[in-house]
Amino acid sequence: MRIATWNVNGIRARLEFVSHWLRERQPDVVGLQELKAPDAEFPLEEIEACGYRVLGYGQKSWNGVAILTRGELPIEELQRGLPGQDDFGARLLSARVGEGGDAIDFTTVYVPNGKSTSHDDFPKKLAWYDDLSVHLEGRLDPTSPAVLCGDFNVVPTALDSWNEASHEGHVFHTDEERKRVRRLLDWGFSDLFRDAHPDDGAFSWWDYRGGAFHRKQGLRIDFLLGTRAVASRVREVGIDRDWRKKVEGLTPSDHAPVVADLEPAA
DNA sequence: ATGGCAGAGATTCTCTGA
Repeated sequence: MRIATWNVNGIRARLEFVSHWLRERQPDVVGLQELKAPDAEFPLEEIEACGYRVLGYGQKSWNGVAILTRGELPIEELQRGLPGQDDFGARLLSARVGEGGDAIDFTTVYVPNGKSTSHDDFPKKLAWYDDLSVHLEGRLDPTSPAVLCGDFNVVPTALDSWNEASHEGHVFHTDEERKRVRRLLDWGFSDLFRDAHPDDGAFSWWDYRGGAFHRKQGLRIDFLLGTRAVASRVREVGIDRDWRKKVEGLTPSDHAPVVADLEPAA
């Protein structure tokens, strides 16, 4: 089973690009973030034509998340929105994907950006993280198969930033934010990419401006987290860096997909 | 210190992103 997460930066603007990727990479379960479209404007027929079922949670202009499953893989909504955090927009969606012993509790999130450490949104971002942990710890069991993926808007360690020295203590690079990611890991999630590649300074986001991608000026802020029942099945995990480049003249997202291949459940 | 790209949405600009 192939699982993936991708901040697409606008599902309508990225439709053709995303369709190419789905057809070429054929992931079985995908968490998408930053749809930037209300549910009625989601290009449902086009994504279904790529061979996917769609569970979407969007809103006007910003935010928005979705979970796609390939072919006949069942998908059933479990949670729409992070309880108590409605004011921050459509940023969390959970579904049970697969069936029987193969089912996975799959959650995708688009964590608030925070803007800067002095901005009002920064403490609100930390509170959003606290509510996320409270919610998941209440709903999930660390011994059962679960995935938490998405755009976490935090650089967990110095290795995940192109320039920790100049950004340390600034937004994405603070101890307060890193403590929130640590809580998720301490509860029972593993960072699938980092576990497989402990020393690889790889990124999942590059600024559109100033040729950041080609200058290798990026951040690793998009993660596939899995409980032990998922992490123990990982065969291969990587970042689809080539999909941050133009494809057939189409503009890419500023994020690359993160993809993991899992062995069949025992 | 600033802008640099890109998308969306209400009007040729603002806001947000990270």
